[in-house]
Amino acid sequence: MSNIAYFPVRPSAEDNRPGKRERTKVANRQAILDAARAVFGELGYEAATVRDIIRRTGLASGTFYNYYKSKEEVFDALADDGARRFRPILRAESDRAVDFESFLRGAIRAYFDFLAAEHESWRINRPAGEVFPHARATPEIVAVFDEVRAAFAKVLAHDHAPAVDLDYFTAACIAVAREIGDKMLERRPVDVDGAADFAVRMILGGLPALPRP
Amino acid sequence: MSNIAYFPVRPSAEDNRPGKRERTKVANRQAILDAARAVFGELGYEAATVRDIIRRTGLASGTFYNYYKSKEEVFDALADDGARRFRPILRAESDRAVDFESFLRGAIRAYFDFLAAEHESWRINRPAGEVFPHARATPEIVAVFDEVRAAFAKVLAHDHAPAVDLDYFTAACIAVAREIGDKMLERRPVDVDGAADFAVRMILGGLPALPRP
DNA sequence: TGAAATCATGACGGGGCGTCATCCGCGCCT
DNA sequence: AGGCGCGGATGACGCCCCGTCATGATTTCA
Repeated sequence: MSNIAYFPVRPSAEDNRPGKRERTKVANRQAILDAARAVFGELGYEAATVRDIIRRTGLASGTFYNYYKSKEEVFDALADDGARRFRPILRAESDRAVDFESFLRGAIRAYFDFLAAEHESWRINRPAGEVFPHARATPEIVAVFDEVRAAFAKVLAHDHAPAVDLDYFTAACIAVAREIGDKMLERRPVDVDGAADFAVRMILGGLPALPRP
Repeated sequence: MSNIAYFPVRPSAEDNRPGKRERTKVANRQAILDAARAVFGELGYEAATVRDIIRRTGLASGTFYNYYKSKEEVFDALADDGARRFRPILRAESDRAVDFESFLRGAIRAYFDFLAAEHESWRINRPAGEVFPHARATPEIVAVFDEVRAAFAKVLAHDHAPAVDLDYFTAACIAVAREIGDKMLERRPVDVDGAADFAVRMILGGLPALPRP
């Protein structure tokens, strides 16, 4: 049995979980992410300190740096995580959509629902005037933008709609969605339907008026 | 002549400039602002350090803190300065405008011109992915937003346009202007006319489609 | 079981932060 | 003119955060 790959003996015979090294690694990474989310939520990004995050995990300072290089990097990981969870939702809307209107309505609705759901875990006690997750251009967030543009292109072509400046148009749509989404979260009660309706109508009305390059 | 207010003798008899104390005060404040602009331009906001700014002024560290409490506060002062310079331009557009379209076109054109002009003094060598002046809600910037909303209200009423959700609408318009403005600056050559046309048409088209509360 | 790989640990040097006791020179009075 | 008082410039200081690295503990694997 010398040429057979070796696996360590585990308490249970069928236990083929990864080894302990691997498990503590993911546990640590997760602990850091959780601590960071809590700290950013309580102190805000600017005020938060790598040490604050480290203290909350109970790990040694050196350990933190085995996983992330800086506060910025943890934050990006958190933002990336959000974008990664949103991406399949957006993809589903793109696949289902047959025309621009249905796609736009579905995507914005999905985004606002997502925002409202995430709201609780982020807006806790956050200092005013701060810039947050959406603002950074992490790889995963860039991917979401690209996907939106691609979906726009696909769906507009399907509609036989005249060409527009896709970069400007995508940027403008995302800007509207972000801003209306933010304002929506500040109102009580939070009215996802109303906000989505507003954003969709504004974009839908604007589209046919756009200059044709 | 005992009850006559005393003024120190100046080299020239008609020299009624403020005293040296006052002059060095404004000079220091200005020096800090200039140094900060340069440092933020070179290093970006995140990487910049209060010490970097101090070093560039040649002042002592304690002196800096006689004028501003933190890096954030200098930055806000810079942002406020921009907003303060833009405000009269916006005001002029508002006064001149007779309907929504003319106001919107004038205001966006003015904003984009302003952006392009400021571009040089800000974008120098700035690290990618950073959030900048527009993002912070300084008093003067908030005032600009309020002014935009007020102008919208005035001009829409003048048009006998049906009521809209002014907060959402203002926010959406500013978001579009910001985003298109940003994208405009990234293109070569910078095409203010094209960008302004795009933004204006998009908003103008969207307006009549909006839900009426 | 023992050697090697892996990784958590926390002390450390470096440096930025904001303060404060000190001192200087301008403004003001006689 | 001469001197005094005070606004404000100064920079050393103590504090804390930063990122690193030599060390040691634990896991992996033959």
